[in-house]
Amino acid sequence: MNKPVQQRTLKTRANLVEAARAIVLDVGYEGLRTEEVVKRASVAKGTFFAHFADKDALLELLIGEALLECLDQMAERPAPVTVPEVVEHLMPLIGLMTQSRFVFDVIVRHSGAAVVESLGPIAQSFDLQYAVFAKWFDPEGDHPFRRDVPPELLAEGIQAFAIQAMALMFCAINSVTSVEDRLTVYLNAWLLPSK
Amino acid sequence: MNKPVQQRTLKTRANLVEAARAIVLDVGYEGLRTEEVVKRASVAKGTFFAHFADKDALLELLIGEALLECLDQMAERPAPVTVPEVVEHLMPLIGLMTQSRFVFDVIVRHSGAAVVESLGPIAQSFDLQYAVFAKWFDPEGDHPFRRDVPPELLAEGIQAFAIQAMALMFCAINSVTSVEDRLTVYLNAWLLPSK
DNA sequence: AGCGTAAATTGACCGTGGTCATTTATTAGG
DNA sequence: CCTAATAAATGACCACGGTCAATTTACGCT
Repeated sequence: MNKPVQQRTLKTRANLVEAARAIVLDVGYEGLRTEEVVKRASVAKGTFFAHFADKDALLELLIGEALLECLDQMAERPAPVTVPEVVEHLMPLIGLMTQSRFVFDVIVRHSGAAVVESLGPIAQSFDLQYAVFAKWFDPEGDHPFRRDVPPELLAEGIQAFAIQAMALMFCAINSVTSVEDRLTVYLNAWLLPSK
Repeated sequence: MNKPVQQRTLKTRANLVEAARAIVLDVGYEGLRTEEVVKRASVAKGTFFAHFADKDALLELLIGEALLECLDQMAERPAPVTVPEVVEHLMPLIGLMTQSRFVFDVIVRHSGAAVVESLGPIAQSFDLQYAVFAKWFDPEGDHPFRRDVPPELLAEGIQAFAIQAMALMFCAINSVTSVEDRLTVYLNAWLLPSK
């Protein structure tokens, strides 16, 4: 088993992904059709499904890599030390996730890995988020946030409130308030409780 | 415009919904096929789509009415006065929402009303949830929960954390911890911060 | 080089959600 | 009652994701 995977396979897969990226640039994630992908990649329909379990798996790959890239940049910044700074740090990620209702739904669907082995790129990015956020609340660090619960729990709360704020953003009734404002209210209560 | 809607219409719609309910009992929400619905209701395919915008709208109706019923029972109980009691009060709702990944996804998709006029039954149930939860934290009431933020905000937090706990439940990696336990940790930190 | 085997690819085919021009039923007006 | 106008129902049809038996290609071995 020195060469279990052929060069050809890698090339075909790369073609498919590249074709898909081009299509997304044209018509967005929502307008992506598998038939168009295989046409541009010059392969048969069946080949697509030999490489991806389903269309969602391709979407996850494309969206996931955008999320991971965004998180890498986020991780490089110095930790925020006020709630507005936390919100500001989150905004690029939120912008990505809420670029459309369709994208948001894909992300939510894949945010938890359904299978233990090989978590997809979106689930990965949520793991990474968790790690990045948790670092902001290092008990040794110099920040004003609550210290009665572990940093990991604060990180989970941020994920929960961010999802909530984004979900409400797509809700016509509640869209009078901006995501930033809503999130600021949530995080003030979560990170700086005065009991 | 004394009679804008005919009797026939109501009957047809009722037939469709009844047929759908029967199918769900047989094969669950996930196994529901529009073709089977119209067959059992003895109408044409097109008629279905004259009554429901799409299949999702029917699913929303069916799942939404179950949620609303559950909330009605929840509203009748005396308010919980400890975090474990809060979790226990939430469990019937959580059980409904997590009966399957498919149902959970439908609910999340519809939890925010996309259009102002006529919010669907699932979005309605989220509004009702909000109201029911908020009542638990009445500033005049005798409860040990934090009072530094308005009850409505505490209610929103419960929604956010409940969704988070449920989403993680479907995630293989995290399913070692039960929803109750996870939610208890979240709500202790949210409702009883010791700063 | 030639051969056998396993991996990769193919494309006709299917299931199912959703559409729409046409047909049928209902109602209001004379 | 008949007729015109409107609402409802019909079903052939389409779009698109996904399948799979058959075919082609690549690779290790002698």
